[in-house]
Amino acid sequence: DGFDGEEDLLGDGVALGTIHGAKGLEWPVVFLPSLTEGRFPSSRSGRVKDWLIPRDLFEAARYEGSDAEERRLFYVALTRARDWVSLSSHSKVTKNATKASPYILEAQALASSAGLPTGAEPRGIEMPDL
Amino acid sequence: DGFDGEEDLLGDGVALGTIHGAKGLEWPVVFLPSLTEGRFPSSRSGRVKDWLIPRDLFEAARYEGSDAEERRLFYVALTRARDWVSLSSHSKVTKNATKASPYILEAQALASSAGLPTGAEPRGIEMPDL
Amino acid sequence: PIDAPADPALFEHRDHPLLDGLNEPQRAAVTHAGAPLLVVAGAGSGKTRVLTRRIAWLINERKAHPGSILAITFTNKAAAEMKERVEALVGKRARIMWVSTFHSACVRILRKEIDRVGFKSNFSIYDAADSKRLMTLVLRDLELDPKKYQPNAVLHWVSDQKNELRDAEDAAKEARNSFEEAYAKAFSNYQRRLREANALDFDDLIMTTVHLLQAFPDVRENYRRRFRHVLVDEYQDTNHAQYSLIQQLCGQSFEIGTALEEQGAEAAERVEPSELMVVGDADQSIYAFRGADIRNIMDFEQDFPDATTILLEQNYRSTQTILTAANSVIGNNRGRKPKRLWTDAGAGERIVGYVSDDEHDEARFVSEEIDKLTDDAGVRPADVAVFYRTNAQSRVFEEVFIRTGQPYKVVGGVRFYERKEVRDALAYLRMLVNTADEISLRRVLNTPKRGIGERAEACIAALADRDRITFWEALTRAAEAPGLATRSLKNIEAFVAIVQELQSMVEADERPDVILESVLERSGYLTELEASDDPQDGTRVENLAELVAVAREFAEDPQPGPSADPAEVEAGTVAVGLGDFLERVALVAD
Amino acid sequence: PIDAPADPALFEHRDHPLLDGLNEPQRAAVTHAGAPLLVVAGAGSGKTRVLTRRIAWLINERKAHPGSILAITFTNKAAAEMKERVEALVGKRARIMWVSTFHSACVRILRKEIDRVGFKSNFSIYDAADSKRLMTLVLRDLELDPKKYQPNAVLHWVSDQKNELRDAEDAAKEARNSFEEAYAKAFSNYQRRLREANALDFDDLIMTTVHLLQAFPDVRENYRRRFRHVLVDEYQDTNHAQYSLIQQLCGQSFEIGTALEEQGAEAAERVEPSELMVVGDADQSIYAFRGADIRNIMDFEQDFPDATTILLEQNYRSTQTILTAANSVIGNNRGRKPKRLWTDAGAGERIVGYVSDDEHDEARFVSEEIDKLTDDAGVRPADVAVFYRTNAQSRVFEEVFIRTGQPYKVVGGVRFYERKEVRDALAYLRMLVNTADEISLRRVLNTPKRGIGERAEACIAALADRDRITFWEALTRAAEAPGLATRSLKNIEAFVAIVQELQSMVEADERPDVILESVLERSGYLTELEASDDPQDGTRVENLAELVAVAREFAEDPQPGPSADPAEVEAGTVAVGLGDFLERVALVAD
DNA sequence: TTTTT
DNA sequence: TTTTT
DNA sequence: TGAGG
Repeated sequence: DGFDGEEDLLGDGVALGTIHGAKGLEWPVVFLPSLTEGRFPSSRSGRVKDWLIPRDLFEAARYEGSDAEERRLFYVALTRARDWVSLSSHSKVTKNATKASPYILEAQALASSAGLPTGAEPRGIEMPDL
Repeated sequence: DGFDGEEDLLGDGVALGTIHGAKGLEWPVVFLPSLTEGRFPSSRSGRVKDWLIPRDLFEAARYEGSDAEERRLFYVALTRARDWVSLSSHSKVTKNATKASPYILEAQALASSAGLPTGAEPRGIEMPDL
Repeated sequence: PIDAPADPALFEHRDHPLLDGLNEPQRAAVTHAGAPLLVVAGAGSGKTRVLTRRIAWLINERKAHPGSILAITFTNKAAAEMKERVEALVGKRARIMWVSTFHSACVRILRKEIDRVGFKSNFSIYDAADSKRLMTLVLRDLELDPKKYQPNAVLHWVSDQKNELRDAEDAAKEARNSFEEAYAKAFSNYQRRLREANALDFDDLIMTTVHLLQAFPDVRENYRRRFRHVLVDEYQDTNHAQYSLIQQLCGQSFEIGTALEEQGAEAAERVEPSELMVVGDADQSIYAFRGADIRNIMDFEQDFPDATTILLEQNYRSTQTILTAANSVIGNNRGRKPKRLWTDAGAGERIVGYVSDDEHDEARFVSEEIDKLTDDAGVRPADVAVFYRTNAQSRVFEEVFIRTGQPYKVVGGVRFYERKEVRDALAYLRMLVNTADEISLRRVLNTPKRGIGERAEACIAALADRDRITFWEALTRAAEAPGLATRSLKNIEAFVAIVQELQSMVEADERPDVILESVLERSGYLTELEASDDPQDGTRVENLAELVAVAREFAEDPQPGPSADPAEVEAGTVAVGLGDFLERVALVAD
Repeated sequence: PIDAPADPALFEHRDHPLLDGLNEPQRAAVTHAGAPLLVVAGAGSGKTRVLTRRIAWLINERKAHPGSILAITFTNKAAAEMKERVEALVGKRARIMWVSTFHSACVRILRKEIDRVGFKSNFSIYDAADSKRLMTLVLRDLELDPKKYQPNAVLHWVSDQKNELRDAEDAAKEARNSFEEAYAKAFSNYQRRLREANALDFDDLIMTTVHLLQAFPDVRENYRRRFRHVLVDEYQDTNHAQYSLIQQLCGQSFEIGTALEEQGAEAAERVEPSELMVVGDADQSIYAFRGADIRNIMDFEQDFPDATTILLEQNYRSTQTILTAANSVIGNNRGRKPKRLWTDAGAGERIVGYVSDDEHDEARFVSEEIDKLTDDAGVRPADVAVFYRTNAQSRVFEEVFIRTGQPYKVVGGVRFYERKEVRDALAYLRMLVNTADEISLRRVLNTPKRGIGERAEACIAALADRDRITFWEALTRAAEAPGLATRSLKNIEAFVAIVQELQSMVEADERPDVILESVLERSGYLTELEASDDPQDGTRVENLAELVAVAREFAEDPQPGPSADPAEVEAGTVAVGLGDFLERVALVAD
């Protein structure tokens, strides 16, 4: 019953892409990996970039992104899914340990407060109308 | 029950390729198109090529191919199939009419002498162990 | 007014087929009449359905003429889908509607009116790559330090200026230090060279249209009279220029106009404002870095004090579990207007969480999960998507998918029309249609190599400068260029001869595919590629064959360019040619 | 002897698990002992099964030492599959068997013995593209008309000579006119330059091994003593050189030897001939144009008068209908030994015949048939194949499949290691391992552009010529080169410095991936690509990243090159380095 | 770092 | 025109 | 002054 989804245009096979590219589409099953601090939300957002242009030359804040924008991006990603979502992160980046993204923690907290288990072991599911 | 077939290595989707490249492999369903005089058997085979090297310099016949070699190639193509084969040709090449390959005629004649219909209308089939 | 108003029309039309299957706020949005309407459409809330039903409603119930409807989207895909769905509802009449992207709509207007601001109607449209090339030339001319002034950075700044409707003069006036002055100077030179090339970049398409509507009241009133209904999709993604364009077009503006506009408003007879509906979702605004201004949607009710707002919160896509998670994540944003998505489809599956060791483990986890889902739950691979923040993250998934033989498809990446050989071929065509297009002309001048080097190019440029003629005219008069080597002159004359021969084909209205094939043939471009010993050049030859095939398809079923007026197309009064082909290629990414 | 002989062993072993599920002729082939054996294996008759079971039988029942078994195939894929399946039958002992391609087996022998014929053991292996480049240089040196003497044509002729074991001297002796003399001269120069570059082309790998075994009886007897069982797959595809190689290795030769060989046979103690089994099918000989000589299999019984022949006619792949059609088509070939495939699987579906209007109609027909099969008969797309004669025919099917959204996969095409940037990177590595490799060295000398032009290159070449030193040595002594510009000298010295720095990494046994990354970095190759404005160069950067990834994978799990002796590998006595990586890349297409 | 034109 | 190394 | 056109 999707309205603006056109996943079948994408043909056969698992779709890989950026969240920006997924806007407006929908999939029954969505994986959101690398929800790792620094990756997503991007470590660049909210920080002062080493702009080639002096910062006071224009509204730098609007272009450096913000936590709110990153959060909207995550919201867009989540709402692409129809039936099933996986949120995952990893603890090491080659050698340096990373923390999980605040988003995954938040979503887990929320999910559990809504009666859902946290860190549930992945398992096979049944989907009504696939 | 194939022995040297490895079709699943080729992943998902219909396989397209030359007969040479198919040697040693097997598929449940095989299409052999363009069985058109001049295409297959190749019009170049059996003919005297305009060699850059004088013809008498070496055993030209061995390299120009021969009807026997083209026939073997067709044999290799046919024996790639497990359950189902389609032999087809076309009558026009852009503007010039072409005759069907002698192979398609032969195989049809043979098939019919073995109690099989010629020029059968294609239809859906059941395959035992797919 | 946050909830659906109890519109009496709703009761009258309760069983109308166009309202069938819609929920209450959706029906209210479809039937709303009068004041400006903001539909806040949460993800998966049936936004496109509301838009298409409303258009059908306007035509069938409110007897609006299809030609009086303007529906604006951001992508060609969205426009095509909307058009198709409306046509399914109201039939072929829908074809004369303007359903197009911001950029296509502006090109439509500009092709008709741009002569008023000193461009010719066959102007070229420069994409990002063309703009970059031009800016590189400009910065080189200005002898700016290429480390401190990089073309992309300057272009980004210029784009910001244009999105804010500031022209080079405004920017120069506001410059407060040498850095800003240099940027403004580059902006100004860049615009001058665009004008000389009779070309507009993507941002110009919007800005120039707005300036034109502001400066020429008769034009503005003409379009206002024409479009009685304006609908805008993805309103949260509009930038300031697009916001102004909408204001200009529907005459609902309350912003303080420029002196010129005030003047114009007095000079021309005022038309009743058009009906405006915008659809969007502030929570899905993710293009700020491209200039999208979330305030446009946040402040809609201030901009239009009599506005109505309808909230679509019922979701038809996801399970309640997913919506609860999404609501919670977005709920942490401050200053946001409250909205909670809900569904009656039930809780559904639990969200899976997993923390792995490193990226590779994580990719392996994803791959194994997909295997389980496809084996046990009847999920097809095409039902599955993996989304990440940056393109570079695809690699680790591609690796594991290749290893496990899992079919996959990377969405996005280098597009067909961004390939060098395709751009070269298109530059030939553009230069044939618009000889003023210096960027395209200089791009092909020595492509393939034909012995017209940097020095020769500079001599011609100097001649053009001296005699105040275009670069192309200077080429035709190369013999007069001081300092040009005889050998270079010979090569230039040969090039000019080829171009003139090709131009005569364009003038004779040859088919685009035939012209393109001649270009590739006569220019020696194909020959050079075919002689190459780099096997990747084989792909290039194939890409060019593909481009010829696209042109042939176009020639055999000539579709007017996106800017053609649908009404005129239906009437059959437009001639379709190479220009339309180029416009399609410029504005439609495919 | 065309049918399976009533071998008494068969009765003894009737219930042996290694014979389980085999038909009578298959069992006979597995258990056969003694005289040379030809297994004529029709398509789908279980040939690989017979080969693997026989190897297992030799080890388990006949107590052959795995190290005494040599199994030769044409492709790495076939070798890997055979090895894996034998290992499944007899366990890890199988790992020390030689199961390899003709070319890998020869490289193994050559790396140990080639110093006897004046090469160094770190010789480079030139593939088709390298050979072409070298031949181009040779023809240019000889100042032959490039229209009449095209590199590919000459190379094809040279390849024929080598496949017939004729060296340049033989060819020169047999030349009877100026044309033949020119070819022979090119052959001779080509070989001389290969030797100077310490390089062998693909055909040399076989020919040189045969010549070496012929010339050095002690070497020959050493390998004969080692390999007591020789098995050859796809025997119908062997060329004359490969045929001779087998004869040399198993000592079954009845052909008239050269004077040298006769001498050697007397000089060294004769070893009992090895057991030989060849498997093939004359009806599947389709590589004559590459030198494959069908007579090798046709005349097997003449070549080995005591030979046994076993015919595998039962087919386990196709329906009887398909087999009947196949039998009838091949039955028309004259001079062919009779063979009729049969199956007990039943007649199966009828063959579909269809004649369409043109190619596009035919492709549409195929596409529609596939739709029907997948919709109605539970066929998966991956179960379907479309085969044609020439690669160009793929286009029409790709078009229709793209249009209908039918997923497909073109098998074959430009391979990873044929890409220019990959070959450039590998040329750097090869030149580091083997500085004599002039082709690789000259390939990278000015790649990326570093101001060492044709003229400078010629000066260095002249110096090398004059002082009879290698090109690399001449580069290090560039200061002595007459006529070399100062600027060129400076650039050459910078290049030499970089190469020497990289060489020290190789000598220090750095990991291949680290060396490769340094090469890309220090050479400026990556920088050049990254600075390019052609978006396709992005793909090139990615391909190089992919190559680095391959090298890293290799470094983290170092596999000795295909030429490493499995026995020594098991014993852990081989050091794995950059050379192994290059060898793998040269001999394994992947 | 994300890129609907 | 086909291309296992 | 020599490499590249």
